[in-house]
Amino acid sequence: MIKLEALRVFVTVAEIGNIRDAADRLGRTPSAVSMTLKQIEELIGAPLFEGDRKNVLTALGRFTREAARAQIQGYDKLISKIHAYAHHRIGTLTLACVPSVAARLVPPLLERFMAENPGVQLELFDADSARVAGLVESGEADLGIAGRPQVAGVLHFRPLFRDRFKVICSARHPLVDAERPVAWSELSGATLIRNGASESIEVDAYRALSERATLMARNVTSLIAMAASGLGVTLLPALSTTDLPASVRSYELADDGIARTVGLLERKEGSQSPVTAAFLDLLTGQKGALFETFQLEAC
Amino acid sequence: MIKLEALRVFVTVAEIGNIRDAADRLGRTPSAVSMTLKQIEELIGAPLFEGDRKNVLTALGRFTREAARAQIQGYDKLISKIHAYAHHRIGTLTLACVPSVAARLVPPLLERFMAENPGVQLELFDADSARVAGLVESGEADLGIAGRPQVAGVLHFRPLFRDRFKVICSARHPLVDAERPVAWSELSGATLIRNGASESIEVDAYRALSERATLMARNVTSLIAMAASGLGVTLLPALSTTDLPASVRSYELADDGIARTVGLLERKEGSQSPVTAAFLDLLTGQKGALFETFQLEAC
DNA sequence: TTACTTTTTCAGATAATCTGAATTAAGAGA
DNA sequence: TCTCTTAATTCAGATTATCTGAAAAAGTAA
Repeated sequence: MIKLEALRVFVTVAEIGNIRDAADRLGRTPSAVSMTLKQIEELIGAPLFEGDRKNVLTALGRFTREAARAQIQGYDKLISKIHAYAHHRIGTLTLACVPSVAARLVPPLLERFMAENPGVQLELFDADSARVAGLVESGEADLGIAGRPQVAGVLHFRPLFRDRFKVICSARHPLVDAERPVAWSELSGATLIRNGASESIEVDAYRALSERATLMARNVTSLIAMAASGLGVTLLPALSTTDLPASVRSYELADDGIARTVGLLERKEGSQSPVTAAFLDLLTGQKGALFETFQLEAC
Repeated sequence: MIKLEALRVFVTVAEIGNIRDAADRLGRTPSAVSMTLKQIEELIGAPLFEGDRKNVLTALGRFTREAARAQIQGYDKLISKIHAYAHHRIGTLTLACVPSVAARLVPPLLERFMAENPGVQLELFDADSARVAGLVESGEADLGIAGRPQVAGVLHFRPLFRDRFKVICSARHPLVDAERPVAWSELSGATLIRNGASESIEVDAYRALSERATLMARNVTSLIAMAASGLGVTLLPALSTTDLPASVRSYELADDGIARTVGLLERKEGSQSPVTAAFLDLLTGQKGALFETFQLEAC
């Protein structure tokens, strides 16, 4: 079987037109090159060159040169592509995150990640925790950042930080006069607007409010709009409450056990792609700085 | 540099899922295969397989398998294409011939040639001797079969046979009563229709006729139609006069020096393609039989 | 755990490829 | 035609890459 390396030698000689210079270029002696050419011709069973000097190709030689040149180029491209993939210079990364993470935590990471890994195709999904888990489980996303899933399934959850809930209310709401932080007792008379995140709170005082609640919003923007218009108060993780409009206020809860745990969601089997691994590396490295910026408790 | 053969080993293992069977298929021992895989992973700098057993690929492994598989297929195809070309199972052959040769001599050759060389693309040009020479010289045709060119140029002419001229006239022409073969003297009173082939005749008796002639045709069909309608007589090489319509008669010339020499036209430099060489081989082999069929004098 | 299978490792064997010197061949100029 | 020069080939030995076979290690299944 003719080897690719032999064809590489042939193409070089065919292009340069003599063995001596081609041998130079290849870093071989002319005798080695000569023997390689002889071997190819023997394997093919027909001459590639016209006459003894290697400056005129036969028709077969011309055909072989063109075909082999293309093949060699393709091969070299493949090898560098494999290297690029292995060292996450190419590839795709699909992230699925809960909106607050997608909006606050991810952008500063992505900026740096894209600078360090140009050529990586990025896709960012925005969904509630349950859907994030689904996206990662189905393989649609390589990585998820969301609350702890109810059912573990084939997923692996790695806690990142605790995100304490805050009370959101209209700037005209009676709570505005309250001492901070807010105790459950101060909320007992309030109307709650339920939301996806707060529903995971498993405290009696919250349950009582939730049972009386008649409004629910899944989208943070509409939730805040409702609170702003005085329809009630709502509980949101701190990360979702940065950059609030002036029409609403946010207060800490006195009960510091009220928080959601946000973490990484990965498939257990089947490894991460190099790009995913690179993103995780970056995340781990930046964790401290990020958590400080957003005042989150690592865990 | 990762070798193609190493990738071949990897793809086999990746597809079969274990080293032992892959080694079997490759005709190697498991240890050789194991070492090759290790070498590739070292060269890439990242693992291709998940865990110790070789049945789960990493993302890099899957990427590499797919890319390498395509490359290997392409390479194998290339090698067999080179072999096919070398042994003239593929390629193109462009022939340029004078019409009589194209119509009589070539068809029986082509029939056999195409049967022996399936996959060869054939092209047949039909032109007068001067144009045939031009086509071969410019490289548009690989091979020409025509009369001896006036100017040799870079072309090489190899005589094949002598084709004697015959006299063509209407079935109602006075010559019909003449003794055969026809002497120049019998034609002295006739009107000549000139044609491309006969113009190469360099005999005084012909010159005299030619000077008085007012009609000329380049196309054999129209030439014969003119002769049939009694417009005059014409001189055509024997090979052009097989299968004449009933409306005309053909007679040999008494002067047996009157003939065109038909031969092969090749470019001197730059060798024939394998297909061209194969056609020449066939032609040389069949020459005897062909010349007998058409009663031609070899030379 | 034990029995079994698969993979890896290692040293030596084998095969492929390379080098350097000698030889042969080709082309240029007298 | 005969040299001179340069290029290419050949050959033997050296070098390197790759392979094998045995032993060790690492999994798997009962």
